[in-house]
Amino acid sequence: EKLGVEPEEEAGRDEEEDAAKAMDRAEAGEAGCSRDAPVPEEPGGVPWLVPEGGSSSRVIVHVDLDCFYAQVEMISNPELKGKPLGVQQKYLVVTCNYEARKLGVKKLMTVRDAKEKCPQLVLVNGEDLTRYREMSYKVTELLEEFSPVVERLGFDENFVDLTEMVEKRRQQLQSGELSALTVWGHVYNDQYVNLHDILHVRLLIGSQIAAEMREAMYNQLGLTGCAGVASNKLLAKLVSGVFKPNQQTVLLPESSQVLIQSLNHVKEMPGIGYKTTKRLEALGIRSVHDLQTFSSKILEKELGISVAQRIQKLSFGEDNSPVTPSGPPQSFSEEDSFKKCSSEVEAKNKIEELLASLLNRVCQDGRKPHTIRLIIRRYSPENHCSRESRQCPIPSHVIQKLGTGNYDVMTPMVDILMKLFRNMVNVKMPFHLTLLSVCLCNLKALTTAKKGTIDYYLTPSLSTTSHSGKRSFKMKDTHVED
DNA sequence: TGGGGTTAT
DNA sequence: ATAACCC
Repeated sequence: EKLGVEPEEEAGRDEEEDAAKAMDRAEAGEAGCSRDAPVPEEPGGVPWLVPEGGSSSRVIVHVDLDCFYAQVEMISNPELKGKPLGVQQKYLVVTCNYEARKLGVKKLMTVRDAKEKCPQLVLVNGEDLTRYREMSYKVTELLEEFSPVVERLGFDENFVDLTEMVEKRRQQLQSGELSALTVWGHVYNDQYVNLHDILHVRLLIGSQIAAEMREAMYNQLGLTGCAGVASNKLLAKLVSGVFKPNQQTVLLPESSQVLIQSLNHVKEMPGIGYKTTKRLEALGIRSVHDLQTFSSKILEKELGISVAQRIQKLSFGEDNSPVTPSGPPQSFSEEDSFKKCSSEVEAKNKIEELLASLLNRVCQDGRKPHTIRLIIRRYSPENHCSRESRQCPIPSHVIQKLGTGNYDVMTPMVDILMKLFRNMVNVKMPFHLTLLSVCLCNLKALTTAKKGTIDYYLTPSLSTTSHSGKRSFKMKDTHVED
């Protein structure tokens, strides 16, 4: 059995520092303390650097579960443990465990290629996300017990802002405890830890909390994962992936340039996606260094000031975006893709299936959706990714019957969805769809907001602006007769 | 390429 | 309503 968490190495090892690291610290204006120098006994008495334009320094952890869907499947069926396992959606292996990776299976490989590479590969169907979603929220809730500021990224990643928690622990350090402080996990770039540097101390405490988080995930949920600790989300995310699987890494500020320069291409920078990469390449920008040194003015003209300034900061490892608590989901959706759907009856059947699952989910959540949306993808040989959608408000009498099981809420909602469908698709002409998706959003808590109370004025549907006809967001909903 | 999510415009 | 980003 794998243990959840072990310290991979300790702070202040006996290795000689190399010249580059010594120079990093010289540039940062540090004293260059040796391990034998006395460690300050008073935690608050150390001068410290404030990076990133005066904003106070943060401690962020990025937690990234190992091959999450495969782990959930191995928990559901322990007989799968030890075997090469892939999780299949349609004809893709969307993820696989490490036994499978050792045998050459990669994420998003087609089933055909994966079986060719690895004939012993065991496949399980992962098109129903229910169990993954439930486990995903258990992880987020566990992390929220450490600190309430947890931001989800997909089903298998979370950011936690540890700044406050770290400060509390640091101030509670007893005399002598500071000099006994150790790192949990790896230190990126094998950088020397300086306990006289308050930024190092805070990040070390962050690494301890990260280890406690991973230990709790393993003991309470049976899940392993990686963690990265750094001073912002970008760096935390980049450093969490340095030692995989089931390991953690802390980034000290002096090594942040080494980390971002380790990226081989701007497309590896989180926040720079497919489209922006293409536009950057058209400007001759390929490496992180290219982006760092490219003219800001020209970049702003090409990409717009917002994107240009944001990604150029990213290229220097700067990211002031806060960890935004995700809270409950903003939307619920279910989709199904297929080779061909070309009749209205066929579409209606698929839509009914999607809606039935959604109603179960939304019922469990407790909140009520006020908007419904239908999304389609039309067959086209070239432009593959493009989707079209229509949405409309859910009639209030339908919303009210949502929680109460005995009324039929399917029929009126399917009627609405089919009207949205016919608004997008001319059913009198031949059509070829490859995806249908239904989304319930604009979720509202079922508050009994009485007139004159705070709740009344905080409820958008009730407050004065809703009577003035200025709610432009509503005007884009397509009008569907009830 | 799947089955999800988010925010910005 | 779409387009970009994330997994």
